[in-house]
Amino acid sequence: MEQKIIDLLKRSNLSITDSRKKILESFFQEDSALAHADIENHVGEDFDRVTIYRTLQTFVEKGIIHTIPTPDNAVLYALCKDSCSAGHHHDNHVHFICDNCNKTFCLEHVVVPAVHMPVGFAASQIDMVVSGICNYCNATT
Amino acid sequence: MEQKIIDLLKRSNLSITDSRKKILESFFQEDSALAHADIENHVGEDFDRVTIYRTLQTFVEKGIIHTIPTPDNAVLYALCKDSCSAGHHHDNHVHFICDNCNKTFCLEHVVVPAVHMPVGFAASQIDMVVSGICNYCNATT
DNA sequence: TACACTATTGCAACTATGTTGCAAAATGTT
DNA sequence: AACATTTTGCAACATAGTTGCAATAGTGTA
Repeated sequence: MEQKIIDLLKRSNLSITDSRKKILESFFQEDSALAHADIENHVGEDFDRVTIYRTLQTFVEKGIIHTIPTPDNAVLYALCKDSCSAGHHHDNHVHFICDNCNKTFCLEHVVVPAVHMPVGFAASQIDMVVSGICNYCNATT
Repeated sequence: MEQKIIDLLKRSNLSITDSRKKILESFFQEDSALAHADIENHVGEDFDRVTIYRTLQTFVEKGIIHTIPTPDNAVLYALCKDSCSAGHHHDNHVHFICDNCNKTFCLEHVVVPAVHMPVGFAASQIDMVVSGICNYCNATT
């Protein structure tokens, strides 16, 4: 784990700091997307609020994490797959928000379907967010 | 215009107040979606910030407007079509954000396409937000 | 390992955004 | 017009996010 995180930071040309290691750790421990508040709860005792904001910004810029738009307009972050490079995210997968457990997942294998645009409109990016009940919640009820 | 707005408010079982009329007017004047800040600029001199928040909440509850999730997590509101009833929005159309003029439009005639969910996941709502260049900007450049 | 250079962090202060309780004013009803 | 009910504005608060700057930690080099 420790080594995996250090490698990822080095690959992204980022210096290895305690806050970056700890915050990345949170993402690897959770399989779902995290809000700023989640991270603050996780590592907030050790680091300043501002540091967390700046670290997340840096990670987004470097293509380590990506943001997820949600219907209730909370900012969520999730790990990018290796195919993401700095400044160029390939997160063209569908995001899923569970109405029951409230967790948000990247459905890595579900690609956003094409849509036919009206004349005059040129699409460059498509975000698709599905909500409903996730597989964990469906299995346990 | 005045009469159209009054009818809409009556139909929604809302009392006719100056703030509601003025805020609805903003929506009818603009063909694109509005952020809270836009509305505040438009009618802010006449009404309190809090009143605008509460009026927008009321309109959403009554199915007069709906919120649009955006990739940068700003809250946008747009008029619902007549088919929307209180508490039950039929906004299953695609939303478009122009990277040039930054306006957001409801593509009323573009229906969100179906996606195949992985086993265990049950979808109840799908939001699709497309960004790119809108027809106005494409036409004038 | 020590040094110097650069990047990162924490603090304080600030802006923006959104919410709540309550008294005053406006609306709808009779 | 008078009453009951909503709605509004104010004040105060809560949360989210940003900026400048001095102190600290990390990195590359000798």
